Parts: sequence; structure tokens; C-alpha cells
Amino acid sequence: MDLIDILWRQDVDLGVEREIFDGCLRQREEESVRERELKREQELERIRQRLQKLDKETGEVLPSPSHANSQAVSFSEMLPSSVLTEHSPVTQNPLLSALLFSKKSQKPPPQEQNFLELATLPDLQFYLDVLESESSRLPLEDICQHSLSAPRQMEQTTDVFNCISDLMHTISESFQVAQPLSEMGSDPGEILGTCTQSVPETSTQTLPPSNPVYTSKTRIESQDISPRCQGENAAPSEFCTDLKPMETEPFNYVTERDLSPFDDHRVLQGFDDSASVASVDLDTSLYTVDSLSNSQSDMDELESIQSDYIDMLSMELYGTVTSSQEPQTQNESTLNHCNQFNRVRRTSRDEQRARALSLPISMHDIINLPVDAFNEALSSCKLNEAQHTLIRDIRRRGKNKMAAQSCRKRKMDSLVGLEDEIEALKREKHDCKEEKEKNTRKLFEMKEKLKKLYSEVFRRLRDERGSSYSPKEYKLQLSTDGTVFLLPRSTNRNIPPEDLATTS
DNA sequence: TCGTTATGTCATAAG
DNA sequence: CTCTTATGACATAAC
Repeated sequence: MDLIDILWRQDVDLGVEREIFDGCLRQREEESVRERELKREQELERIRQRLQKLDKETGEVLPSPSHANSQAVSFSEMLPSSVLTEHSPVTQNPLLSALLFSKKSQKPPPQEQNFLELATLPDLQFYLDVLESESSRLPLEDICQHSLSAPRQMEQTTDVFNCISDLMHTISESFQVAQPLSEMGSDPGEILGTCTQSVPETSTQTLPPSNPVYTSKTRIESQDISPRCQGENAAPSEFCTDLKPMETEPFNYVTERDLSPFDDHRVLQGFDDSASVASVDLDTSLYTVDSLSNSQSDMDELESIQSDYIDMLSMELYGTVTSSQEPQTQNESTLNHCNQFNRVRRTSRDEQRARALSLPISMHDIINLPVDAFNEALSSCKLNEAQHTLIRDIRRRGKNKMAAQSCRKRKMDSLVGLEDEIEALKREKHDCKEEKEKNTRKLFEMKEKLKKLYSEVFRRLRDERGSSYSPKEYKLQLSTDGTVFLLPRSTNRNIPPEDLATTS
């Protein structure tokens, strides 16, 4: 594991996510899909309970809301002609064909009933919220009229939702893929997007509950804008129209395409709140709602939604990219990731301050704009002293925050590098020690050989009388030119050496 | 309750 | 001189 960790840390520089190296990715993806479905069902069950609770109060079943201007468009009409051609994958798929061309006249099979029912529930939730928010000030007649006019619209939109839901469901089944939608080659979300694009704009606005992906997408794009100098009271109308679906959509799903692990990386890595687009988006929602309604209940509701949204977001982010472990430990791991994520996404003090002073420039722009653009943005907005100071502080702190993060990363990398160096030096030390022992053994062997050679030379040496020389009285000495001399060991060094006339 | 870890913030030096 | 970046030190929250 240490080795893996070290390798990962090295690869982090390359922008590679750690989770990418985890094995059993498919298994984890399937786990995450199941987890999402479970979560979704729980959310929907909660909403259904809430609806039932309301039923007890009113004694009637509330219809689904649909905007008055929404148009009933059959799904086959919505589909691009290319989808319905003779050779299209849709028409060639018997399941799809059966669904697409019989849906208008048939009720869904029982096993799909639950799915379709769930698919339309967000819409019901929207209607419920509208009623709740309006009931305090609308006359009873208006509410009744609202209720009476809704069922027909509900039928129309429910048809569309049913078709879309069935299409996605069938595509998922026919592809036999239990993996995140974003990884599919023929992403149902894309088909869905194609379908919804063909629906008039007003109808599209009724769709978000069943197509949260595109809701998020459009909101993300609209949020990521240059300095908005309109101020909070001049919130763009698109936010207002966009707000309601979000408001009624605590179980807003975001696929990895919208918030890929790399986006997540951006979230985790920096203060860069624009990177955590979804959260910024929520902040924008808060701004917008704040300007629309100052009631505490709305704010509480939004806080709750934000919390739910972030929870869901973290589940989405980490549910699909957690490490491969036993199911139980995987849950723990996911939980840890979520906790870490929530910790990271905790609203910073600067975000709160920015909200309090209603800064006209986004946090992202304040921090990341180049000096010139930043100064231009400052000068183009009418700012009071407090706002100006806060913006400067936010920029300074934001930059320092990122600097601190990179600094710590460098420090960690350096630490890892030093640890590697220590390991290398330890190995080198070990090798040197082994070499030293080897050389010591060799030296000993050489000394033994020399001793034997020495005694052999003395054994063979004879003087002119044929007597041997005693090693105790004589010694051998090697001169610089290779000549070997026989020298007496006596203290009297005046005696000339006897040249052995032998060379080594 | 205490230690650890991650992160944000401030102060300051250097480029 | 201003701005940015790097980094040590401290604070704080979560575990």
C-alpha cells in the first residue's frame, strides 16, 4: 500500500486522480448506481409521504403541476426524425419501438408503473411547494382553480415524462449496462437532451424535474459569467424562471459528466468556488431567492435543499469513484469521502461575507481575474468602502489559500522525495556494507596466500652451503623495480642485502 | 478529553 | 510601490 501511495503521489503531478488506479472500477460503479437508485427511492418515498400527509389535510390527491403555458407534445413528435428513421437504432430496437409507438395508447406495464410514478413525483413536489408558498396569500378560489387546471397539464407532461423515462430505462436495459450514464457511448441523457431541445422553450422549463442534468448544466453555464454588476436586486430573470425547479428538487442528480472526478478535484483542491460549480450555483439561487422572498421559511427550505444537494453531490462524486473494497468498508470509505467533501464545501467566511454585502462580482472572478480585468471590474461597479475592502481581502485570501494548498502539496511531494531518497541511501548503505564484508574476506584470503607464499619461498631458499634460511632471521623485501631482496632481520642494517635475483 | 489531520488565515520575505 | 507567490506559524473544525 505504501508503494501504491508513493506512486500515486508521484502521479498526482500529472493530474491523475488516485481513484483511477483502483481496481474493480466496474464493480464500484455498479455499487454506486445501486446506491443512487436507493437514495433516489428514499427521497421519493419521503416526498410521497409528504404528499400523503397533505392529502390528509385536504382530503384530495394533488395533481402534478405544469406550467400553464406548457404544451402537450407526444414523444414521437418530439423525437428528431433521424431517431425514427427505418435504420435508426431506436426503431431497430424492438423494445424501444414498442415503447415509442405504443406508449400513447398503452398504460405502462405494472413493473414500470413504479418507475414512472417516481419520475413524475418531482413535478408533484413542485406543485405542492407552489401551493404551500402561495396558500398564505392566494385566495382560496385561486388555489382551487390552480388545482383544477393542473390535472390536464399533468396528463400531458406526464406522458412526456413517461416516454422519456421509459426511453432511458429501456436504453439502459438494452445496453445491459449498469454504469453511470455519463460513461455510456450513447448517453440516454444526450438522447433526452435531443428530445427536449425539440420541445418549445416553455415546455422545456417544465421538464427539469425529470432532467436535472440539463438543469444543472444550464445553470452552471449561466453562473460562470464575468462580473455581474447588476447587483442582487437585478438578478437575471433566467435565474428566476430557473429557480423553481431547483427549489423543488432536492434530489437533483448530477452525472459525472457535469461534475467529473476532475471537476471534483478542482473542488477539493481549491477555494476556487467556481470550480465547485454546483455549490456556486446554489449560492446564486440563494441570492436570487433572497431578492425574491425574504421569508425565513424559504431560506430554511433552501438551506435544506442546499444541504441535500451537497449530500447528493458528494454521493455522486464519491459513489462512483471510491476505492474498491468490501461493501461494508466501501460504505465507510464513501462516508469518509463525503465527510471530507462536506468539510471542504463548508461555506467559508468569505462566502458568507460576500453574501452579506451582496458583492456584484463572483468569488471566482474576484480571486482569479487577472489584475487588469479585476481592476476594470472594480471600477465598473459602484462599490462602497466596505465592499471594496472585502473584495480586496477576498482576493488576497483566495490567492493565499491556493498558494497555501500548492505549498503544502510541494511540501508533501518534497517529503515523499526525501523518503525515497532515504530509502535509496539505505539501500546504498546496505550494498556498501556487503561490499566491505566481501573485501575483508578477500583481504584475509590474500594474506593467507601471501603467508603461504612467504613460507614456500623460505622453504626453497638455500645458501651457498645448501642450508635453508630461517624466516626468523631473514625477511623478504620487494623493491620498487620488482626485485626481491633477502634481508637479515638483525638490527645491523649495514650488512648489504643478498640479491635473490628474483622478480615478482 | 486529547492527539491528529486538513484547511484557512495572517505575517512576512522575496521576486 | 504594488502585486504575486512562497512559507512558517497559528487557529479551527472534524475525526
